[in-house]
Amino acid sequence: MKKTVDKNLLAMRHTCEHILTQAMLKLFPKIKMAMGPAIDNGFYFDFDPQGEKISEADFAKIEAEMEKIIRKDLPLVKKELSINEARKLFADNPYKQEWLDEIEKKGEKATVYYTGDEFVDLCSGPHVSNTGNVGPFKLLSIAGAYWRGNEKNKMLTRIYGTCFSSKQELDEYLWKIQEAKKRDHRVIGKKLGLYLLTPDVGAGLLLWTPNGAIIRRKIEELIINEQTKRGYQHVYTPHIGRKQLWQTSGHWDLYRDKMYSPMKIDDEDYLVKPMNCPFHMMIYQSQPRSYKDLPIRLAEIATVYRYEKAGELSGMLRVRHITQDDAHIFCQPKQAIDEFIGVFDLIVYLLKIFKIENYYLRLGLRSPKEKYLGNDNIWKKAEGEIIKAIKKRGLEYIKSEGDAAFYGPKLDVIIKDSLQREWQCGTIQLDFMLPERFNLEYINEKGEKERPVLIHRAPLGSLERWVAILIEHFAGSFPLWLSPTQIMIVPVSDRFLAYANNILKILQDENLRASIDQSSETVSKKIRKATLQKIPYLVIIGNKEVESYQKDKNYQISVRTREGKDLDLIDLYQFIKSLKEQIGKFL
RNA sequence: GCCGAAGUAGCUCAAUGGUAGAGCAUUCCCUUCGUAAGGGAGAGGUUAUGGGUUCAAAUCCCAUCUUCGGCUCCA
Repeated sequence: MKKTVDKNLLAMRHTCEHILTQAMLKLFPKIKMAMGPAIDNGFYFDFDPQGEKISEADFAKIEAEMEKIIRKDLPLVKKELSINEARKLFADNPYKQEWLDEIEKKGEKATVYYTGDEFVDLCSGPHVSNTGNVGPFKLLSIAGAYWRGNEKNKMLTRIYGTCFSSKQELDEYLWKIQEAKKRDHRVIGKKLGLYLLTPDVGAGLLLWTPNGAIIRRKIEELIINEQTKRGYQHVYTPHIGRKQLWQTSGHWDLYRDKMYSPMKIDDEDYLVKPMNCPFHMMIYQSQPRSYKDLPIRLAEIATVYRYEKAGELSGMLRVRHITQDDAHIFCQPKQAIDEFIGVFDLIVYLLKIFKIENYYLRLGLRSPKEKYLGNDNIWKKAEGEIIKAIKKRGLEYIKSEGDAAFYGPKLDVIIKDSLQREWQCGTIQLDFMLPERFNLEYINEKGEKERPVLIHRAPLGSLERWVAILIEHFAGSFPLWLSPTQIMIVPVSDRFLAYANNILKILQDENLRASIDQSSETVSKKIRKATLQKIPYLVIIGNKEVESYQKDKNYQISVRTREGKDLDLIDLYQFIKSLKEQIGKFL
């Protein structure tokens, strides 16, 4: 959930950014400063390098220059200027002139902050009183960023840094970044053998390796079972279809930059699907529908293909084919709200199962400026009811005006990854457009034709992204039901292999995912290996276990958890029972 | 796509213009071990790909591919 950062900390970071700018101008006088705010974890500074080559190798030099400014303990002094005075002050800086245009438009005065008499920047503050009050800082990274966040504008250079009140806090933060990198799904995914990305296949094209495939399959089973209980019907549809389908849906006109080029089959253009909607429309349309049949909920765990820009690809979090836990709900207009809430409840239910608590909801609403389909009443009612539902469950959300789809309001689940980057996962979208375009109908109580309302929804979003989020969330230590290998059997020596195989057979017959470490290694080594693989349970088989079996024909085993906890000699069937209780409905 | 950085054995990394190397993993041998690394030997590389500079290139230059950090965009 959103945290508010302490005001003093923000002021200090903002001042630190001014110090960075001042140092940069001293070292690289040619650059033109653009802007730089304090942010949640630090600050950044954007500038136009004007041909100057600056890289992380320069950080030490820049930091040393910043230290000098801090040591001088210069006062920060706020001054109000008229627009004209400010224009003169920043006469050679086009970026500041553009800011001043904005300020002028709003009819406000320009405020500037002087750092002693050495530096001045257009800025509304706040700042700390003196540069000497700025705590320990560190420059972190350098990157490109578009001027004012618009990709049509010039690409500027951005330097990220951070600053804290004490050395201890700074070190803790830097340590946290290092720790977070160990949780990265790309690091853990490689160690645990969950997926493969290789240039031989192509950028953004992901191969699910056996361990990853188990996790995905268990999630698919969960979703299908849960949806079946909630009245969904599951379908399968092809990966390609005639182009005209997406012309009808409007995607060919509005979404083409995300779609792959058409292919010719028997002289006809076909597309690889970027979404499943048209296929589900066809199924709905294939027979007359009565109001008594509605809602009809057509679901499919389906892979769709979308062109993502090369620089946007990122492990499993952003790929070029995504497997959505997709469904389309066709309902009467008066059922739309209940259906929306039903989906919302499903999402909350699933998030709880995965123990994901660190998320927020983004409600995409209309903005007054843009055009939308559908009538005003259903929009207003939908928005109101959605908000009520969220509040009823005590969840935080942010309203985002203008983030609605043009065919209806939507609710997205936003989750942060280990590196604090935000990713859109689940989504619910109300749609008044596609039923129109595909001419969908049902017969109402009076025998008249009526238009159904459509809800598009994917509670997890995509399985690729979802598994990435889970890997980082659990740091690879998946709950028992998701663990690729649930039990590793460790024979104390080769002599116990036969007995270990008996145990293996029993566990496998009980649908548990177990295997035996057959290597001629020491017990310690085998335990270490399995623990690093995050296997939840280790079953140790040695003389003790075999002897107890020979005595009374009861299988006894020693169990160790991946957390390092030893359990005493226990009965095998009791162990199986407790595992099955843990796994419960996920078996 | 844009700005910047990088690509060496399956993995993590070394080698700054002069014979490509280590640890882990893998294979074989010895060991047969009781709760986080037993010992030894072997195998493994056209240094991402293609071109160029040079007596000589992993190393310098160019192009392409891929990856990483951002920006933009998104499930």
